[in-house]
Amino acid sequence: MRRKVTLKQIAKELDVSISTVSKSLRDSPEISEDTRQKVQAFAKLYNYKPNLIALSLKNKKTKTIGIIIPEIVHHFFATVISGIEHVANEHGYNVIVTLSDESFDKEVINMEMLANGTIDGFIMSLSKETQHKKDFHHITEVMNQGMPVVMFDRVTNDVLCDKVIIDDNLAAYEAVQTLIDKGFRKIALITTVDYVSVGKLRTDGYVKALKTNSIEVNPNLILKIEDIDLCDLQIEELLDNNEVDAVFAVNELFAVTAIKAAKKLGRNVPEEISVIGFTDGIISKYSSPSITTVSQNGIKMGGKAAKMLIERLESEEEEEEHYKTEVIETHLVIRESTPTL
Amino acid sequence: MRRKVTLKQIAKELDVSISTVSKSLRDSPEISEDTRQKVQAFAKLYNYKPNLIALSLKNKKTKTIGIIIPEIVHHFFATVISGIEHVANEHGYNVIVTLSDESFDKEVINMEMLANGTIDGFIMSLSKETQHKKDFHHITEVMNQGMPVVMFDRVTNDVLCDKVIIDDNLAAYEAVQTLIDKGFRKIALITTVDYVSVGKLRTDGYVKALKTNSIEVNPNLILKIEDIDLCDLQIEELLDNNEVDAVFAVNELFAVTAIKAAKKLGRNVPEEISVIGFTDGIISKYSSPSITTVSQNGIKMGGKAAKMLIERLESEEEEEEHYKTEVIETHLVIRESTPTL
DNA sequence: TTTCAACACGAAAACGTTTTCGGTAGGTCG
DNA sequence: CGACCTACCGAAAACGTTTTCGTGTTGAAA
Repeated sequence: MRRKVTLKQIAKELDVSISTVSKSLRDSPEISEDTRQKVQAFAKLYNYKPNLIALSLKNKKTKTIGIIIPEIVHHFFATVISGIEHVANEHGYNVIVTLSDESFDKEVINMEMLANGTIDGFIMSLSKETQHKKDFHHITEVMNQGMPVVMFDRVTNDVLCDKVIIDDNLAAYEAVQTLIDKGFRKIALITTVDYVSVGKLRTDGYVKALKTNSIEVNPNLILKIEDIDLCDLQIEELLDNNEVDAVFAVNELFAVTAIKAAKKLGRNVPEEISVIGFTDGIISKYSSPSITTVSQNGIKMGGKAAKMLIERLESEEEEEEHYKTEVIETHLVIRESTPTL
Repeated sequence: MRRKVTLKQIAKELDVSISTVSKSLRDSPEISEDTRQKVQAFAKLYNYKPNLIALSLKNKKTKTIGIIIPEIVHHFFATVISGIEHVANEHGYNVIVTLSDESFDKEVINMEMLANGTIDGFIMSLSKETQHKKDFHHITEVMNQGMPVVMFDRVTNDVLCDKVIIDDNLAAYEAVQTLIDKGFRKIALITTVDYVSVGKLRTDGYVKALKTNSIEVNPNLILKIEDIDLCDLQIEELLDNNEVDAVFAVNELFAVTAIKAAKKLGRNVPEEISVIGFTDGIISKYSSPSITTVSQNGIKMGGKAAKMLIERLESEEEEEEHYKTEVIETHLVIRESTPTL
């Protein structure tokens, strides 16, 4: 077993000083051509690679980005990570991923765990519980220590930092408007409880679209789902007890579940009920009928977040206090769950 | 902005030595009750947390696990990461995730990037290109430096290390046997090219099941897909040109695509064609008809891999050369794409 | 021959910890 | 009163780098 070789060992072996070795490897002009070549040859032979931990300690930079997300077995979050990882990699950064499991405590613990030197900055999306409690002290704390934070998707106005979002309100508005344009009036909404920021915004967009078109907002057609495990029954009940000609769902799961419920009730999609979902993931693409949906480009979102974070990390001047919020554009992907004309 | 406080600063402030501060915080009996309390109070006030990078350098342990996978926007790999992350977290480890994008070069680069002190060990699944090239020098190299590696799912016999797999051969065999038991004889196989290890094993299982039941293996019914983007056409062609009463697909995507193709050709699933897939992911669950599939528990697989790696990391004795291969059990999840009786 | 620059290299500090080894003060015992 | 023990604390090394500064040698110019 050939352990990793250090500068000290090379120095000893070649009977020169550590500084000479270091300088030789960095092509310093202080070192004579002779010794430089000698050292470099030796280093190559023994496959010397500088120890990154030592460098991190010295430079006070780890070239590592910490990610905190609610879950990873989730198409959208996976695409975001993918986007972050690729941009990070291009800039020589690694990403360390932690999961909050939608729990406030885990979010705090993970944050503190990473904040002690392991990473240079955070990219995160808030857990449901955090959004519910509205407790962001852990975030402001690390920011106070000079560690930049970029939030994406599930953000909050209570923390000043860089953010990457989509215009959830507008996207929902446009999706519902599309349904209205096709002549539907009895449009149901399947959404989350209000403390989930994006759920609330999409709900607002739905309401706005109806109001703009002078359609009465019927509370019976709005279903706010708390517990995902029960969503199939609730959705079925919604469709069974109400005349509904279209459904707008704030995520893929609700959309596909609505389709399943409609089928069960003997209502064809899209002939009798149209469905539009949110987030262009695997389900929308491969369910049958495939689902018309608001595409939310996670790759782009993650990439943008990584870019913003890295720019802030590498701008020497600590130009605080003019944080940006980037809005990623969305568009409607038309598929089989809505009528073509 | 309150920067992070160090031992040195506390020492200076309290006019004691660094060692005294360190010992006080670790409740060393060498320190008097008085100073210990004083130091601890001060540390708490200023929210002192030891710098993990410094500790890593000193201890030569980073408490971080490196993961290298082909892609992350993939249900199975996401579940594996989830499994790893949770077990790792329980043991005080972080995970750093890198993606090879199925590229040999990226796999090598990522590995070398992490091998220089950033992590204590690897958990990885081979990229397609690596499996094709059969070049594993990057892996043996880090292992030679004393860094443990655990492989999962896409493994190779050419490297001796801990592994976590499912019995792909047996699982495929049992799935096909199930189809045979239901009376099907014209069973098509949709698989990957042979250099993908799991694809090959599943193909072998298919063949074995047919042979065991004295059913002739018809090459026309075996489709090996190289380019995923073209799989829909190829599958459609397969079903169109052959009498097929059942399909066994080695992943979800092929399974759902087969169902779509069957529908397009006017053949009902499961009435006219049965389909069994592999990997119990989102697609299988939510497509309609939902897909009968071989469940491959990624959470368990990741958890097991993490456990094996951590055990090896924390066993003082470097008990090399008796590597284990753990086999995670699979089972068939019966859904709508196969007839009930 | 003296002086001074250029050249080549080494010593040491710094990053933040932990830990070993001494050392000093006070007290106890003979 | 001297020897020794105990309680308490500090100096320093170590982990592996980079970098600043100092130093010695050489050659050429004066």
